[in-house]
Amino acid sequence: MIFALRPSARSGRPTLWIPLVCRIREPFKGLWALPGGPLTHAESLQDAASRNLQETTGLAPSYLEQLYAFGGLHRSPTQRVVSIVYWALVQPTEAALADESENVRWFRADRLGELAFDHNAIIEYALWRLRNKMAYGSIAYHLLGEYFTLAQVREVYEAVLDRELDPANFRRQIKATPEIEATEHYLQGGKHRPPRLYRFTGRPGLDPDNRSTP
Amino acid sequence: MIFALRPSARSGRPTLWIPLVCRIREPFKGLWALPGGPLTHAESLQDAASRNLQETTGLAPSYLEQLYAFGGLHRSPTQRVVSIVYWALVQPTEAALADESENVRWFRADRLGELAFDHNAIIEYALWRLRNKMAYGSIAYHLLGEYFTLAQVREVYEAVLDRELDPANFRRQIKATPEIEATEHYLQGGKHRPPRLYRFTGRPGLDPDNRSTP
DNA sequence: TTAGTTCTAGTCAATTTGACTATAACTGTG
DNA sequence: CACAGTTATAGTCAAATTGACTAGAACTAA
Repeated sequence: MIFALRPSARSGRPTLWIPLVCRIREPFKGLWALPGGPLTHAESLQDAASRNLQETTGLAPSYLEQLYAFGGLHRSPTQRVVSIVYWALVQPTEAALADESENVRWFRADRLGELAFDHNAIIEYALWRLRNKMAYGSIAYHLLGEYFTLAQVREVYEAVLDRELDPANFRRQIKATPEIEATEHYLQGGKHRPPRLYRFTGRPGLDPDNRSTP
Repeated sequence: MIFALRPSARSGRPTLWIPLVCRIREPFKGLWALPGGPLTHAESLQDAASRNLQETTGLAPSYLEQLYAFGGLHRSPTQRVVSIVYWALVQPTEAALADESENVRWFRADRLGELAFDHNAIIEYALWRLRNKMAYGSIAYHLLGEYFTLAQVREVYEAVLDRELDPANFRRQIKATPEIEATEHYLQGGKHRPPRLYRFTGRPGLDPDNRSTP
């Protein structure tokens, strides 16, 4: 499952969106579902997640991590299925390149209807994990491009945590983390003082699959 | 994989131990390995983990949570294996009941030799997760019995985090968490002032499988 | 030039943390 | 039975962090 930021239709502020695919066969024909597919013999779990993502949505995420293995008995009405779910964060430039068609469409993460299988529960869990990681670790930057303003980082936090944060205090905290590097560039074009651009220099994940030196 | 506290041979302080089983057939015949077994059609992942644990070690842990799904291509030399690993914490009373035989033995978690498959890496990751959870959540209590002193909780933290903590400051922090309830009982028998016994009233997990109301 | 906007640095009190001191309450020993 | 030895427990105090807020800086649009 994939998270990306897109501007809200109303306020224009960034909000969380996820791409879903429409099921073209039973069970749950016609309902929307998370993209996915089988694991083949010659690929690792992470590779399989990447490949299935690429094939169904055309996305190549900058951040990919295992979410959870779901193996309840009645996840599918027809057969026993065990799904090892991965979740990804994609940057806006990548998200814009995603295929969108009759069968692939983006939805706001907080406004989903009834999905196929147990996918509503999976997404709810992924959102919970995302909020947790956001509160502690340095994960927000994978939803942004290489250069970003501190206000953009704050908007990511506000979108995910769903509450407003004090701009001045937030920038003090973010600037205290050593992985954020100030550049000499400024973002022009706003109708106000141009904000400085920053850059994330940290490493991505803490999975056993791609674990950085702690 | 199972964690339990046992007194260290030298200092007598509690340390982390895990039970391993000796492989009786190839591959890795004669090496020690994590207990495990197949997933059958009629049981959930969690049930399968419980059952395999019961069958190999006789343990019924009070805390069981999914760790990670390992699916690298070369985990086993003979065939492709995907392992959905669970980890458990058992209380001292339970751990004492565990079967110990020629083929099942307890080892100190920080003093393991070379294990079968990628099990060294799995244990290292589990230890990392345990330390992380310890620092934040309320997980230490599942390694203790129903009643415990605050000094015992501190010893658990010290064993897992591998550093000493100030007794007075530690008790201030622990007492600030609402899930710890003071009882009217005291632990007799030490050669010093008898400490008050406490009790953990919180809920265990935050998995999607057994998620409590946040 | 001025109003409107956001960026950015700072102040200050409230809260939390880390290091430390002092007293309480038991056991075992001379 | 006094006393040393030990851990439990409460409390103090400065340092560090957090939350709420103020104010000037630097741009755009009119």
